Amino acid sequence: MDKTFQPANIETRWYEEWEAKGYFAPQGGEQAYSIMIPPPNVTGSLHMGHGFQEALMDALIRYHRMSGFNTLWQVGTDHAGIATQMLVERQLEAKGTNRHELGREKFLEKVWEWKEESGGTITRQLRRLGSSMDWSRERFTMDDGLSDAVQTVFIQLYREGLIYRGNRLVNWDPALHTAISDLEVISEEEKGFLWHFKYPLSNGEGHLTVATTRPETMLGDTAVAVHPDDERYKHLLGQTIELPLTGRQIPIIADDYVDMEFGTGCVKITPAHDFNDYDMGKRHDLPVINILDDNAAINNNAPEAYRGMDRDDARKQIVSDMDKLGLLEKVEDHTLKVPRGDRSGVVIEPYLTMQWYVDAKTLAKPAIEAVENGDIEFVPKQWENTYFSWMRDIQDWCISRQLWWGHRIPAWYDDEGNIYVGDNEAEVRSEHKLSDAVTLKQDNDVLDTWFSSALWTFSTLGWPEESEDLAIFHPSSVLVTGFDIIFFWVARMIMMTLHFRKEVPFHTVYVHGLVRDAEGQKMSKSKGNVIDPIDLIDGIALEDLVAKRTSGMMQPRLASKAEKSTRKQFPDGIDAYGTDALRFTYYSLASTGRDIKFDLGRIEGYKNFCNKIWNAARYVLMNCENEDCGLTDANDVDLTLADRWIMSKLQETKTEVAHAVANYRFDHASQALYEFIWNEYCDWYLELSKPVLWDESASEAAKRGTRQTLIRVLEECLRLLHPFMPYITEEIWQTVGPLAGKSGPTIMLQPYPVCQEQLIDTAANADTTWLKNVIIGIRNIRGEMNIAPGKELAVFLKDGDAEDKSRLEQNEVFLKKLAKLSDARWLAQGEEAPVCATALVGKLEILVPMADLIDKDAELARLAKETEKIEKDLARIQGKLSNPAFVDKAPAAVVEKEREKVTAQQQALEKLQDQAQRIREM
RNA sequence: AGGACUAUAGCUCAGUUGGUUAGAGCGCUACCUUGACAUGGUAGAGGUCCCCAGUUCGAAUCUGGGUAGUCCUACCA
Repeated sequence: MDKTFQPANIETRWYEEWEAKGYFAPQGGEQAYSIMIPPPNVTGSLHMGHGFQEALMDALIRYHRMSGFNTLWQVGTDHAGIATQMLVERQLEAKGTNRHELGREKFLEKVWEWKEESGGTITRQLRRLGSSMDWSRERFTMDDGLSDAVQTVFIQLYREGLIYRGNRLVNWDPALHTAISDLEVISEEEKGFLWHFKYPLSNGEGHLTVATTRPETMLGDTAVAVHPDDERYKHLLGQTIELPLTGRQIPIIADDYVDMEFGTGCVKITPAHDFNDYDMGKRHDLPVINILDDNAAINNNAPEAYRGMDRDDARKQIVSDMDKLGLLEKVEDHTLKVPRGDRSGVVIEPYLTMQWYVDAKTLAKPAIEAVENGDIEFVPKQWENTYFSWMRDIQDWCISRQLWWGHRIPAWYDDEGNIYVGDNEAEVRSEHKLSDAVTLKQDNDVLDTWFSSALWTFSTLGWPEESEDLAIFHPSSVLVTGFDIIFFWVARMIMMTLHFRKEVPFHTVYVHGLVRDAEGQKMSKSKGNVIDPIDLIDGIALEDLVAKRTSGMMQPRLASKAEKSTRKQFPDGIDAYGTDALRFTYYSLASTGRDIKFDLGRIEGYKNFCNKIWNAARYVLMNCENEDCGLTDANDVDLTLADRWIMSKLQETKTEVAHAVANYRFDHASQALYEFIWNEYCDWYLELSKPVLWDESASEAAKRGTRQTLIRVLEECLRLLHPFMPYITEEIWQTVGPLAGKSGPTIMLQPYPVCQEQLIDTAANADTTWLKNVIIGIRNIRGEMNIAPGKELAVFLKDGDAEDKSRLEQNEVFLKKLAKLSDARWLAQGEEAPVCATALVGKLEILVPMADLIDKDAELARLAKETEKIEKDLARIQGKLSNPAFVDKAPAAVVEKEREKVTAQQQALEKLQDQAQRIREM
């Protein structure tokens, strides 16, 4: 074995072997356990957030696989309609062409080509992370099978009246030329202006002043509204306004939507370009005048002067024209929420178009009930509220997208505008008995990507066929996801699955936090602060990282900012930490919080942990290989206190890990393992094994016992750790497993350790605590008194009880070795010890003679520090006990405990004071 | 505007049903190349548990109010 752990040498090798041997496939077993991967964008790449999520799922999967479940991790990707189409369009643009020149069919070929070309990135990354998904079942949302599912669902929902077509205002992305759903619109505050326009009354008797943030929409105004109770304007109701620049006469109407307090209390109403105005328009039967085209330029419904102008130019022109007419009253600075497309980043227009909708309200009802009645449970629980609040006020879902990349809507239209929905044109014709003379045209649009991913849990398993996989693995066990897609995906999956399967898609939704950078910023490509998990595994030089982060950035200003912060945050680039360290870091950060700040210090620490494990294994192998480890009954085996204690601690650790995993507290699981392996097994047990193994006089049976314990505990630790650190555990287990009497080709398929109650040994725990405290007491004196670590000490023991005596007797070897003692002798009755430094363990006094190594002042200072601590504690406890209310009302056990503390602390205090006195008298 | 979450050591974070001497890792200080590991060992320093009030014998923990920050939903032209 190498002296240090070198992850790069082993990771790929093991992954290839696991995959080749088919270990990732379900292995049978009575109970099924399945997780459906949230499908990443097929042409994208994994970032730290994905890495985190995959690590969590893999831990669950490996844990349950080892625990004997019939375990399936369903893998796959989605086609990410808008994102992918945008990317390919950009590529075409670079070549000086576009999709319209290419035509639909050719364009789609290009997209498929791009998918083939870039699709490997994600799967490569998943493999590097050690994710044990069943690759033989990989699915893609645009596969034939999944496309069938999409089509079946669409047709059935249409026939049930749960999908309909409607002409309404949608969120229109003028750059991508498609409608998008409410969820794909991000509204953020931006600085803008509030323009105040005078709208003259038609009768020439003055004007009303309206305020607007979007002057260009005035061309589509069809009314001015005031509040019905507004005394200022009551007399004007029913009159009309002469809308400037258009010459149109529009009414003054009353509607209590208007806020009297805001601005002048008069609102211009543009039903075609504002959601609220649209509703108001319906209430008042106002005409709807659309003044924009698909590009959000002014169309022919507007006065000629503005036609063809881009919306921004039109805005400037209108403001200037109004000003010239003397109708611009004032302009104020104003911050407003600007809706932008989450993909394109351009300002979204409310725009009147014909689109397809899902009746979400109907589907939501059972989906709400499923969470209310506990069929689906969110972890942490509070996310259920987020889910409810959205579901109870859900809007119909616009599912058509004016794109080419996606599932084409299976609807045909004849020349009269009749709609025929069916599997294909031929079927539609025969079903509706349409003659060949009728021309049919298929809908040009495709479905929202989320429409297909909403079917993910069952479409991946073969639906609409009633496959055996469906019967076994559906509903899935748990969905692991971020809270940012509860609405996008989780809710829609629940709705669709309940409707089509009459069962839930998963029993539990485990909602994890979002990974942020060290400054708490959300990681995003546009900010240039993303980290590719592979770069943490393999490491990356600073210059490469800077290049990676700034390449392809649209705004040079942001690029230089990204470069600056990258250089500051990673002055030396990123070290190679290996997959296991990265994964363990993820687990340690997976608490219930919403934000996870990724700190390099943590991963560094866990890299060291890997090395610690590696070296512990080296030590164990050095001592156990080619030795009798007591695995057969042939020879007697004696177990020392240390052996019994570490086995007992191991059982406690198993319980802790199981409990933590059951509650999705991976931070607790990882901490329990770290704590046990480093602070108990390495720091204490390995040290305690040395006196036995290296002591000539120790019995063979005792040595066998120690070797047996060394190897067994290590082997169990490896299995316990495997779901979290797959590579290092497999590598070491290959040698350690057989030595511990285990056989099998891989640790992956070994049983996960469970607590063996009979090995919990409270007496051994107590004895070991005592032993540790004695050793720590002596070490403390060494440290504080600056006694060289190598110098052997002869100590005296005083005042102990029978238990102290027997404990010392049984553990003298351990004590001498770990505290570096040449001797430990009880003071005889009445025997005066020389002047000593003192450590207390309960009533037992440990005396380190000060002769010739003394620093009188140092010891006095040390005693003073101890004394002060105890005095403070004592004062606190005595205060409590002198309070009659406490003594009366607190449980007797609590009071008793406090009393015992007082006694113990008083005794300790006396001893320390005695000690100080003696030293002062020296 | 409504709602949620967060506030604990210099940093990143744990802290179960109220009773601990409030913990871990990193960082820091001192000492140590002892036969698994210097990616290490030993010892140590470091906290007004955001503030105020309340409940209680007892509050980091429960209640109310406040401050700061983050996020979600809705939206005022």
